Amino acid sequence: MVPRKIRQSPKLPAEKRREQLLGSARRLFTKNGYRETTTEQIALSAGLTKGALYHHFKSKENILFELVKEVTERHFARLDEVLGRAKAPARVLDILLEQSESHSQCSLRDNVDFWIQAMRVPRIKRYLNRRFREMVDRFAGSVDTRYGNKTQRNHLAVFTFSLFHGLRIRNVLDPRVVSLPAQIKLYGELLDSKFGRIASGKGRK
Amino acid sequence: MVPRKIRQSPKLPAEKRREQLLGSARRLFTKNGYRETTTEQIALSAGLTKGALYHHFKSKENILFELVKEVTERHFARLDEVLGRAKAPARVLDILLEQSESHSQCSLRDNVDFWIQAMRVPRIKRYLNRRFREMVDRFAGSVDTRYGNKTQRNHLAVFTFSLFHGLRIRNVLDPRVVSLPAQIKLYGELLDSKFGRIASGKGRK
Amino acid sequence: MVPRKIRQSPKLPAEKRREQLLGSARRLFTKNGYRETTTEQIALSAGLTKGALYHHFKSKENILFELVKEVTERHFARLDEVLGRAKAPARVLDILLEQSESHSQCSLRDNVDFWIQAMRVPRIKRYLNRRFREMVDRFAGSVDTRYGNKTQRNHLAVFTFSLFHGLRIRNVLDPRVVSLPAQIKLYGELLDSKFGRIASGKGRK
Amino acid sequence: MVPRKIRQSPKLPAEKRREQLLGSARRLFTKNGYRETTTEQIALSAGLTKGALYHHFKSKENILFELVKEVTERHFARLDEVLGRAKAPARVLDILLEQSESHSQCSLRDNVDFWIQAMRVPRIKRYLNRRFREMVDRFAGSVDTRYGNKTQRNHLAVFTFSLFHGLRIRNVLDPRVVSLPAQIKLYGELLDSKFGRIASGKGRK
DNA sequence: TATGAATGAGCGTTCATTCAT
DNA sequence: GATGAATGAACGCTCATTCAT
Repeated sequence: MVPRKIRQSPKLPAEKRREQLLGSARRLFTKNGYRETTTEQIALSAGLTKGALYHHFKSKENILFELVKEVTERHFARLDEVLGRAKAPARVLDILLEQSESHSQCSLRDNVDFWIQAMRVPRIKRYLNRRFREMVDRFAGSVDTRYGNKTQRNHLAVFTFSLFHGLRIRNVLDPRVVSLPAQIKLYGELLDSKFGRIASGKGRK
Repeated sequence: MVPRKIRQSPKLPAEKRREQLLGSARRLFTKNGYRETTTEQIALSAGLTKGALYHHFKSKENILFELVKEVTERHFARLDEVLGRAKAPARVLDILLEQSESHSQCSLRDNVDFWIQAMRVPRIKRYLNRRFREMVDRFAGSVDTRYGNKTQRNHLAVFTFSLFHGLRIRNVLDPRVVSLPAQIKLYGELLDSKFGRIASGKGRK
Repeated sequence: MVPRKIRQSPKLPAEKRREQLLGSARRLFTKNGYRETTTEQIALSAGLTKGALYHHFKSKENILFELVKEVTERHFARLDEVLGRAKAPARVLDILLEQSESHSQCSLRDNVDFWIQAMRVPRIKRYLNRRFREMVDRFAGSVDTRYGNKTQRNHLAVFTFSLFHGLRIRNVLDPRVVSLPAQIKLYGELLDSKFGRIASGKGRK
Repeated sequence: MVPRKIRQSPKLPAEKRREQLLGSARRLFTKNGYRETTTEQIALSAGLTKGALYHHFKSKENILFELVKEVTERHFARLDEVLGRAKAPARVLDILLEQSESHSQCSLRDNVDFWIQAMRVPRIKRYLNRRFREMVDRFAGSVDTRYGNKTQRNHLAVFTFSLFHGLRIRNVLDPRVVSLPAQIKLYGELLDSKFGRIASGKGRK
């Protein structure tokens, strides 16, 4: 009874499967949220069975970590690159927002939940907090000294990142209410008023 | 399992019970998160049993909605009051942050999760987005006209609220990395530089 | 599709259900072994669903413990009673064996596995070892002083219990190979030879 | 998961591999128990992969059987040897216990579980029961005739083996409660009292 | 109104076994 | 002979919800 699923195995190399699974996981996590996504969905969406998933990952939580690391490292790399060129915080905000938009291959609707879930897992939280502090440091270290002393530049970094996250979340929740360009412009004006016009790299893309 | 019969049924009036249950739910949701809180915990914590809970609320999700409305209305009322006195956005930010700190009887650690869960439910999301737009409007309508025309004040409102949310989340996730007073001061200086010093109401509570 | 099981609930009082579930568990554990028995089987065999089982017991392991305690206490009580009447170790062996035969409502085939599994759970193991030492003490304290000093009577107790367990297991594994009456008689003769004939209570049943 | 390629395939002759696998299985089974040991562990511990294991054994259960046979045959051989020298049952008990102690390269803690699992498999059970009866026969055939006629010596064999098993299990479960030397001595005295002192071979190894 | 026994769908994970390469 | 990716059938447990009393 119940036509037993025919034993079929595309039998991909491990590395390829990992990519597939991570891709499926990212897509599902961002679409439906971490909790709402089952390991079975991830596996099926990658073309194999639940059991096989555990051949490639130790646990669902581990997939989350893997994903978090991947995204964070990319984010970090991008930030590094940005800071190398643009010395002005508003410019950084601009590029950060622009990136998070374009980079969302799939709907980021529930991305926030993804991060929240990640933050619940102690080791992931530690990782993320560490990475954030490093980002703040990097930011404070790269930005023009006219923005103040080290401490002040640190505050500015936190300010900028918080603004970024706040805008991003709001934008995800209700895009109609927030005009990203207007926000970036406003931030730029605020900074210019206080610190004077400071060259911000190559200028607008 | 099977907790030994406590058989206590004070049989309170419905309205009173609702209050109790909502109180318990708020406490538990903010402490442990929505998903992590079971209906049983809510009921028990309010002094009755799981089954009885369903006499007062249609579902767990409904409790969430009820709570979201309650908190949002309070938040809204508070904002109204603040806007009546303080005309400066930085002052608003100050009071908002101060309030969310003091108002947290219990750790707000997982508060974020609470809102995320709320946002997943379409009707709650619609409600919250509507309320947010109203808050932006109210803000833009109340703030000193020296902050720009209606549209600009709208942007400023979104900017302020986003900054608020961003700072709040970061503060929840890793309090050590963000100094709220420094952030408020920084925001005040940025605004003053651009718009000039504008009276910000009666000053600190 | 798949005619959803009609919601039917005999709705028994908790105490009664507990008994039923313990009974089902005992039957299944002894027949098929602890590992081989699923919580679903236990529940179904008691007339309810898997989920309901967890209304009455915290875990499968807990059911095991409950059962172990029940059997052990009964065993202990029986031993107490026996020791009150029969002062001779062979008589104790006799009664112990007789009891474990009659008491087995259902096949004891896999009883051994039941105890092994129990011994794997640390808290159960501690409980059982404590109980065993108490039984040895009780035995050594009750038995006629002609069997030696306290230490020697302790050894005799361990000897008797070990013999009992050994015979019991062998009897369970292959009843044809061991004649319980002959073993009891042999043990009696060995004791009589060494310690002289010592009254063993009311005599043979 | 997915251990980084070690890609080592010494490609040993089948017989050698079998030995290795059986060795690994014995070590793991006795240390952790049959159920707790996975085929992967066995294979890895023998230096090859899970899949390869099935070239040498039809199933995990078959490994168990193989092992049971091996151990039993060795046990039998040892008994044979012992019976050739020592004619006194207490001496046999002594040597049996001593052997099971020394022979345990690794903790025998879960050895019991090993045998229980074996007994669950019908064909293994049949084999073991047959072997046990043969051991009883051999014992009864070898032991001094002063211990009684064939039937009585059979009972004595069962008595001795049961005592052996009982003591062994108790010793494994809670070593503190049973003094093996005292038990052996006690058994010797019981026998001597009844049957008179009978030479027990060459004495202690 | 309140109780609490019962439901049932679901989830993350494990593992002996298979088989294409 | 060996690999290792894949299978699939369990299993223990959770929990929002229902409902007879």
